[in-house]
Amino acid sequence: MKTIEQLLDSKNIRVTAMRLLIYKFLAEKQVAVTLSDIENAFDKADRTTLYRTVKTFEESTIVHQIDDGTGITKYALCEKGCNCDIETDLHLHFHCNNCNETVCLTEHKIPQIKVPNGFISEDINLVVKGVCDKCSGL
Amino acid sequence: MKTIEQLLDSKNIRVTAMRLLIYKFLAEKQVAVTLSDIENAFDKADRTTLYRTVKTFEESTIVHQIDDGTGITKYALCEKGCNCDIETDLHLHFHCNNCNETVCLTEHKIPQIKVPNGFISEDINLVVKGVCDKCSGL
DNA sequence: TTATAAATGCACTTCCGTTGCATTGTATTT
DNA sequence: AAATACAATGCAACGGAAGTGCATTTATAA
Ligand SMILES: [Mn+2]
Ligand SMILES: [Mn+2]
Ligand SMILES: [Zn+2]
Ligand SMILES: [Zn+2]
Repeated sequence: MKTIEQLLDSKNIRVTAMRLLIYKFLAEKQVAVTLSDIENAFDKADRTTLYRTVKTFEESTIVHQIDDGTGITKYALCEKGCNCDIETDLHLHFHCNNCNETVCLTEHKIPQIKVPNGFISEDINLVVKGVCDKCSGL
Repeated sequence: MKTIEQLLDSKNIRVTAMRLLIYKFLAEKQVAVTLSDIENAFDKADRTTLYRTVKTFEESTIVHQIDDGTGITKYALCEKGCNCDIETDLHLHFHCNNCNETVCLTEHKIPQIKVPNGFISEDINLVVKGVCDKCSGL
């Protein structure tokens, strides 16, 4: 069980109060969050700082971006040992049309996708839209 | 072989000069286009008109939107007889990281995607990113 | 032709993402 | 401990894309 400090350290990122807070915020959320979500959670902090913090996290593969089709970028913590870069590690994302929340389905890897001759696949984004478990009541 | 006029008619959309031009523009393009692409092609027309024309086309399933992850919405003509609404009809899209173009791979349908219990899948967006046939030279 | 409704054009707004620069804070060296 | 160097933060402003309100023009139908 690594502490957050150790994690940031291992990524060569300075440990600051702001970063610890934002990391904890992301960690306790079960869903992907937008920048405004973070803004609302930290009234006192500046937009830009939050923005750059998340960017830093992203570059160090602490969080990954999610484009769920709403037009607003969302972020979620990477799993431990996750390599977002590697194509085989890509999981799918689910966006609920009802509650508007987006979740990582980390257990559900993206299947092999065939592309035509001449095309080279490097990355895949797969978003399933519908009704989530909380909203479906099933 | 249907004329464009007949197509618009069949969708209960008025035939106007602007609409015919925009339709033709989309038809001769082999790639998905952004609103600015259309703007550049029609200097004299107003942004809003182009915007609303494409919206109208979209609502009548003449074109479909593509979210390729660039953050900019792109549009492409639907195949004849295409039902974008129906999940089984969804094809995948390819975005080239080199030339930045996005194409419909209409022959490549999206495979069945399993979602966890309680989740209901209604729509799927699948974008493959990499190098396109024109850029790969293969 | 006239009446009705839709299409177009212009101006303006909002939202998100992004950058420049000054200031504050942290770490390292002397 | 003081001085130095660099990274993080805060504030302000910018830019692109999407969207809206309203007046005007154009097309269809009565
Ligand atoms: Mn995820
Ligand atoms: Mn397509
Ligand atoms: Zn939901
Ligand atoms: Zn290409």
